[in-house]
Amino acid sequence: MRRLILDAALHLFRTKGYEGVNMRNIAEAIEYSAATLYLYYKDKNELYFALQFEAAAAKRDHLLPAMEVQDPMERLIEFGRRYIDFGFKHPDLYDLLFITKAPMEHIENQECWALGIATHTFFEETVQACINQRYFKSTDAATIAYTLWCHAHGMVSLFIRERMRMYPEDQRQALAAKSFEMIIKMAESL
Amino acid sequence: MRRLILDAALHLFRTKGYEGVNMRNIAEAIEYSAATLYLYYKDKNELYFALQFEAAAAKRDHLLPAMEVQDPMERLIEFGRRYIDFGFKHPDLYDLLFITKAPMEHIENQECWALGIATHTFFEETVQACINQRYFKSTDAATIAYTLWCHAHGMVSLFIRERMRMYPEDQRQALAAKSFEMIIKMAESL
DNA sequence: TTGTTTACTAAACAATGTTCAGTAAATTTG
DNA sequence: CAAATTTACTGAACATTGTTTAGTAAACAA
Repeated sequence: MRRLILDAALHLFRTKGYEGVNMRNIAEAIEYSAATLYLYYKDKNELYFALQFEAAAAKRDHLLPAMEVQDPMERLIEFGRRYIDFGFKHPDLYDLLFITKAPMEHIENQECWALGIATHTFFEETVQACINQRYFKSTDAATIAYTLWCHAHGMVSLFIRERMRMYPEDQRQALAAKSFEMIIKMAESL
Repeated sequence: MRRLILDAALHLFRTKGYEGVNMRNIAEAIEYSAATLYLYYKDKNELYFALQFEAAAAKRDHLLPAMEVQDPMERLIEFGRRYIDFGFKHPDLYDLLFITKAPMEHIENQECWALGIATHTFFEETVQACINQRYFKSTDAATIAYTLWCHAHGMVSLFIRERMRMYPEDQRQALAAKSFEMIIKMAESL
């Protein structure tokens, strides 16, 4: 039943976007009453938590190929490229994972947070591997990882939330691509 | 009258946060009925536009001292430092300016957008000045400015939207500070 | 057969954005 | 000045959405 609800909710998310999702909508989509949803999820926040898990899983799957790259520096780059690609391709899922305010109160207990932590840890380990192989001079893996994450997240979230309107619409993705190349160059001299 | 409404709305924003603002709240604060607000602002979006302008003005004032620094590189650094400082000190205003989805539909026509563009242009000009004085090897001012902006925005927005919970609470600001130092170092080799 | 649990729902409630019909004061007009 | 009109405002209502409640009907257990 939860599967049914989540699939419907996720489908609404991906088709009608963030705004297209409310309890009655979801219930309608699976031909149940809205009250039924509350038998399986305490409130909208809990449903959002579950959706976050779905989104986190989708993101992990999107990043998976990068995790298999052998050379740590190549892996790092591919990881970043795929992270950004995920954000641009699935704005609603990215939004849910990294921007939405709603369900962040007690997320530490949720399984989706564990998934996110795992990915983040893997990312930091990749940075550490780069350090070990002397790709960077700096040895502060945590700060390097955080810095790269901030840049990637900044790009995606400015794009998603429409703060790039000063750049012509058809050049936004290209600018992001150039910026990604730039941060790689910058990182090499870290 | 609009002044009255805006001041009340902004005050609610800063004290009770984003969630503490709704039409009845604002009306109550100025001792008018909710319907009155609709005589001065078409709908909530228009009121948000006006609030965005207030926030943009507050941000400009916060950045102003940086604009007077003579040396372009020092100016750039001070600009970044103050940008981030603004975000951390006024999360609700920053949120309204750079994260909130609500009032971005036709913002190009609004005066607050002009203010934002002006600041962004000034930022790009500062980058260009740095290029002219050979602080950077790269000559792509737009991409450099965008890259630095993404990093700063990424830091602030991950913080505001509570996505830094994997770092101990008392270390988040310090990590941001270290990351800022790091991006400066990285930029110097650009 | 009877009591209990399970799965579900219609209806209602509360909060919030928004509209509308009406009122009363101020202003203009004849 | 009286009448007409405009201005400033409001209470009440409507729509939407999250949420709760009381109840029903089927399945199951005693």
